[in-house]
This record gives sequence, C-alpha cells and structure tokens, in this order.
Amino acid sequence: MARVTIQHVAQAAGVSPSTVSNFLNDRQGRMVAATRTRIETAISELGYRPNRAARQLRNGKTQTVGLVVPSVGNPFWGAFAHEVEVAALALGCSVLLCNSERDPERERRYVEELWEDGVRSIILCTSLPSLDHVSNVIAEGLRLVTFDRPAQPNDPESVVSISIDNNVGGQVATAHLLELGHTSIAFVSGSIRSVNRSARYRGYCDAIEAAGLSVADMPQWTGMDAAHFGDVEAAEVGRAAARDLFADPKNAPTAVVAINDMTALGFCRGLRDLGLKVGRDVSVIGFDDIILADLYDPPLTSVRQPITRMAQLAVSEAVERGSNESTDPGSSVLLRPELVVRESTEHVPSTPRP
Amino acid sequence: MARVTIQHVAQAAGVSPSTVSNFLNDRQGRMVAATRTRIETAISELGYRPNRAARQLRNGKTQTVGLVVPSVGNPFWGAFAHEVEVAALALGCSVLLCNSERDPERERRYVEELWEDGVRSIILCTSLPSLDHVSNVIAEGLRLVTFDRPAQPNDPESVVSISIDNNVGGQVATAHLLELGHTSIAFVSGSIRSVNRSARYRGYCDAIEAAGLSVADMPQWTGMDAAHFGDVEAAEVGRAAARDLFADPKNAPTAVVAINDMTALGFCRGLRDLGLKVGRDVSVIGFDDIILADLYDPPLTSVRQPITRMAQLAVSEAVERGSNESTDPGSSVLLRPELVVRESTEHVPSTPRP
DNA sequence: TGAAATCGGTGTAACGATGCACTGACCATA
DNA sequence: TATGGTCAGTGCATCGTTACACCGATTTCA
Repeated sequence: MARVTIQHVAQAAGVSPSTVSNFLNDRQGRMVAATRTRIETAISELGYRPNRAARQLRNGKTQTVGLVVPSVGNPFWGAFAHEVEVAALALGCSVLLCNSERDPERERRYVEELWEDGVRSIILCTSLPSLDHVSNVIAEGLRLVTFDRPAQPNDPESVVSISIDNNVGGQVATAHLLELGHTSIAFVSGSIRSVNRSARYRGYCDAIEAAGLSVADMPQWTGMDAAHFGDVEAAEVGRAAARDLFADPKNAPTAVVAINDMTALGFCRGLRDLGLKVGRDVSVIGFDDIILADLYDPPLTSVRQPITRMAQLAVSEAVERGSNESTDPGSSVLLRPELVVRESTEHVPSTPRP
Repeated sequence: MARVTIQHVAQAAGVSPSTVSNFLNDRQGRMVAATRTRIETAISELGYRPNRAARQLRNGKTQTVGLVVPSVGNPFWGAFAHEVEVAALALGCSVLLCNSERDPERERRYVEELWEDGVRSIILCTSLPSLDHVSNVIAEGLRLVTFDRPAQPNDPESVVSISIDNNVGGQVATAHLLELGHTSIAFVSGSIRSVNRSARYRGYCDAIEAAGLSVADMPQWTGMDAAHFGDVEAAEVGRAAARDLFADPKNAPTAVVAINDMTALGFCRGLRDLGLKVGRDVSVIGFDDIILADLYDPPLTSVRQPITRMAQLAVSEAVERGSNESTDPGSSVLLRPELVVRESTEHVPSTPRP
C-alpha cells in the first residue's frame, strides 16, 4: 500500500505540490476559494496525511511536546502525564514521555536529545534550583516550561513556570494542624534541595512561627538532608521517617506534614507497623491529592494540586507561546493549592500517648 | 549552531558519505580496519548523531516502540509504562506513549498513526478479544505485542502475547480465600468482556466448583455486565460494588476477589463507608500488586504480576523479533502470577455479622 | 497608455541519510 | 597475457515536504 503523498493530492486537485503545501501551512491570501475546496476534497478523498519525517527533515521541527517527569511509576506523575496527553491531543500535538529519575544528567541528556530530534517545546518537571544544565538548549530557542518549580532569579528569560504556590501550600497544611490544636508537628521529606520542596518547608516554618512556636522545638527528622529525592521509593522514605521519629519518644510528634501523598502514605504505613492509628494517634497531611488519598483508610487529608488545569496551562504555554493569550516569558504561574480535609487529621489527642 | 551531518564526518575522515553510512549500518566486510577507526574518531570528535527524521524519511521506519495503554493515570499502567521505558532504553529505543482510554476506536487510530509515522513495533495493552480493528496494519508488517491479553484463536499469526496466566491467577486468589474457610465469595469487576478479565473470572469459577461449591450460590454483583471497564475510575467501581453487595444482607459475601488492586482498594473504601473492617469483617484480594497494595491499611493481599520481567519480554519481542532467541510468532507467553498474602484476607469470621 | 503593483500559482533546490549499481585496483588462474 | 573474481570504497537518485524566487495575467493609477 503506497503512501499518499502531496503529489497525489496535487494531481487530484489539478494544482502543483507547492500550492497544496501552501494550503496545508495556510499561507494567507494566496489562493482563490475554488482551488482551496478542490484541494480540501482531494485530501479527504485520498485520505492524505502529511509525512512527519519529511516535514521535520525539511524544517527541522516537530509538532511534538516533550514531557520529562521524574517517573511515571509514581501515581502523581502518572496522573499528570495523562492530563498532559489529553491537553496536547486537544491541540493536535503528540507527547514524548521521558523519565528522568530526577537525575540531572539524564534530564540534560533527554532535553538535548529531544532538541536534536526537532522537539521545540518541552515541559520539564525538575527539582533543580538551577537550569544551567539545559541553558545552552534554551539559548538556541527551546520553549521550556517548568512544572512544579517556580521561576528563579537566574532562570533564562524565556522560561515559563507552572506550579502551585508551595509556600502557601505548606502554610495551609501546617495551619490546619495548628488549628486542630497540634503543637508538635514534624515535617517529613526526602531531600528538600529543590525549589518546590524547600518552599513547602518554608511555608511550614512560616506557619509555625506565625503561631508563636519555634521550628527548632519541633521534632526533627534528618532524612530531608539526604541527597536523594525518592520519587520511586517515596513511600519508603515516609515509612523510615515514622520508624525514626517514634524510636525516640521525645522526638515523637502528634502531627506530620509530609512532602507528598506517597510519602504520607508510607508514613501511615510506618505508623501502622508501630501499632499507632492515623488520625486518632497521629495526624498526617500530604501534598498532591492523588487519587489514592481518598481511597486510603483513613482517607488522607491533602493539599491538592489542580493538575488538570496545570497540565492545560503547561501544554498551551509550551505549544502556543507567542500567541496573544500567552503568558509573558519569564513569568511564573502560581496556582493556589486547595486544602482537602479528610480523616487523617484530627484534633490533638487529649490524653498523651502511653 | 549548524548540525553535524554525515558529510562533515565523511570529510573529516577523508571518505565518502556512503562509506560512513556503511559504517553506521555496519554492512559487513566492506571496510579496512584503518578506515573504520578514522570514521570512529571523526564521529566522536565532531559529536555526530544521525538525524532521525532523515533516516526515517529514507527508509520509512523509526527506532521507536509504540506503547498503547488504557491510561497512565492508573498506577498499574503507570508502573508498567515506566518499566517499558527502562527496558527500551537498554535496547536503545525510545517509547511513544499513548492512552487509549480502552476505546477501541482510539486504539485503532493510535496504532494506525504510529504505523504511518514509521513505528514498526507496538506494545498494545488492549482488552479486546478481537484484533480486527488493527489487523490491516498487522498485515502490512507491524510487529504487534499484546500485553495482558493472551493469544486468541483468530489472532493474526505474527502477534506475540505477553500476559500472566489469568486463569491460574483467578484460581490462586479464590483458593486462598477458600482455604481461609470462606464459602461466600463474590467476584467484583467492571465489564469482564475482555480476554484477561474473563479468564480471571473463569479461574474464580473453576476454584469455586473445584471446592464443591456452586458459583450460582455466590453473591452476585451485576456491575461486571456493564460495558465500560473503568480503568480511570476503577476505584469507583469497587466502591459501588461494596455499596450494592451489602445493601442486601442476603447478598453479602464474607470475601471478595476484585479484578485488580484499584478496584479492590475502592471496595475497601466502600466497606469503610459502611462501617465494616477489611480483613476482620470481609476479606479482600486484588490483582496486580501495585505499590499501594503494600501501603494500604490493612496491606492488601494481591496476585502479583511480574511487570519488570513482562516489560522486558514485551520490549524485546517488539524490537528484536526475528533474532535467534525470539519467541515463535503467534505464541503466547503466560507468566505465572504470584500470590502475595498480606492482611486484607483473614479466616472467615467465626461469629456471623450482626 | 504604459509602468508598476497585485494576484494566483508554479519550478526547483534543498533538508540528511541510504543503498544500489558501479569503478578501479589488485590478485589468481589458465 | 587475457579472463574473471574479489575487495574497498564511491556516485547518485531518492524519500516527502517546504520556501524562496519567479512568472504570466490582470488591475491600478498617474
């Protein structure tokens, strides 16, 4: 079955290939209505679809959006990737998915490979404070949208960032626990050496201080000084945190803010290992509001990220940059996170634990 | 920054582009060692990378593997997609991910588009008993590997299938519950009009009958006659099942086999809505052993699919078909599922529920 | 009226890699 | 010394699309 090419269409419509090409790339004004319709019918009758490879070879670009996430194995990123595909499809683009495993070197390599393969728009879900590792590609003209990482002072001008306001999120989460009467609140996370995570942590600190308490007095877990982020094994991080925090009774909090839901669920699992009950004994709040938060027992209180909206924004910024409605380059879109209260957070237990 | 092309390499190595091309596609014997090394050093010094688009335009194929899953938003498929990417990377291929939403029409469209874009290997995670909707593309030479769908009598010859033995899985799950003394075991699923799901159901039936019981006597949930599979809202399916089954005390089982873990978790959530306790009041067993099964409270007993191994197999079948070690075309690889016993399944309660 | 501008459309040379058909040089055999 | 065969490497047309330069016909306007 031979391919239908632009020549066949041209022949069927009685025009030259150039004219069909003009039509396809709607170069303005250059065509009388009758010709246009002849081409249209020819295309649909022959079932013509332009050949991507040829197009790309000719103009050096693709209609593809690159999406680099830490790992689709993580339910949050899986859900986000899904939303991105839906949004891209609506704009007629396809998505090329890459898992960086949060490795800067892999991030760099993927971004470079995508660029060399003609991808001109990338949504990068990175944790790194600096974009130096991809700045050369940005300088060459890549449209980069970072997700889950607000703009930083040193970022190249053209970068747009889509994120929730993590500081506010951290504050909201912590304030919720404070309102429930908790005064011993731990923060649990893998490495917080990323823009979004440190913002969440600062929000936590801000809320603690605003309540007249001192962060130094809170139970501390040292895991967040570690180097690795633990996206794949986020749950393990949480589980370890529970073990460590409760090993020393002095260190035991009555409530915990976890860096994300997977870590929160792992923490809950850890509590269970210790015979403690989530909610009644220890309040736990997560981030993201992944689908499992609501399924968990008890259902997990979480700070929701509006991923559908964020995916739409990210895709449209990546694809349609330069059109009227677009955001100014270099700007940061900070969406407001939403606290979803469920049953993993309760009033501070009136009687101290044995 | 102009691209480095094969011409530059040729010039640097003092040979013709053809020779470099010969080298790249290692056409045998045609080259003296000195030439080979000159080309090698030229390539590495210039940092040459062949242009995909040009290659694809020229020979009509890509090095890309297509992966069509119901939805990466579902943690099981997210985890599988991740494993596929890892396996493909090891073989030097990239992965193009598509979400079919279990819509046969979308499946067909994606497969066709991938084919037209030069993708010659596709891993299709489909639920459909028939492959008619993609048979024309298979006839043209597509290497299709189906996942989670054993081979069917009418399948085109060239198709290879990778799957667990779902019948055995269904039997193992059910037998486990029977051993725990349960005699009132319900099967909970969205539509079972798919090869794998109906096999699981048959396994369930086989085990029931083998124990001298009758499937007809078991509590029945009608949701599985529905048309939709509910991958996205698998949990909702489970939750609804719990509500329905326990609405009528006569219909209430003491144990449940769920079609997958997400449905199982939804079912557990539904039990919780009703004030029932998983394990103590009702035993629940799922399928897949997603990461969340172990995190849940109580940790979920599940029939594990070895997705890492399966992903490797699927990728190597898709990419390397025709090499020595490859499976015979038309064959089905049925891996043995593994029962992972946790705490959501317990002995049948000695005292009847109030 | 004639020069210029506009309109609708076409010819052609790329983009980068590939593989067939070919060439010259060298060797072996008769 | 013919004849033929092998070896190492090359020339060239080609994949499908695009954009620029161009062209002839018609319109505009001084």
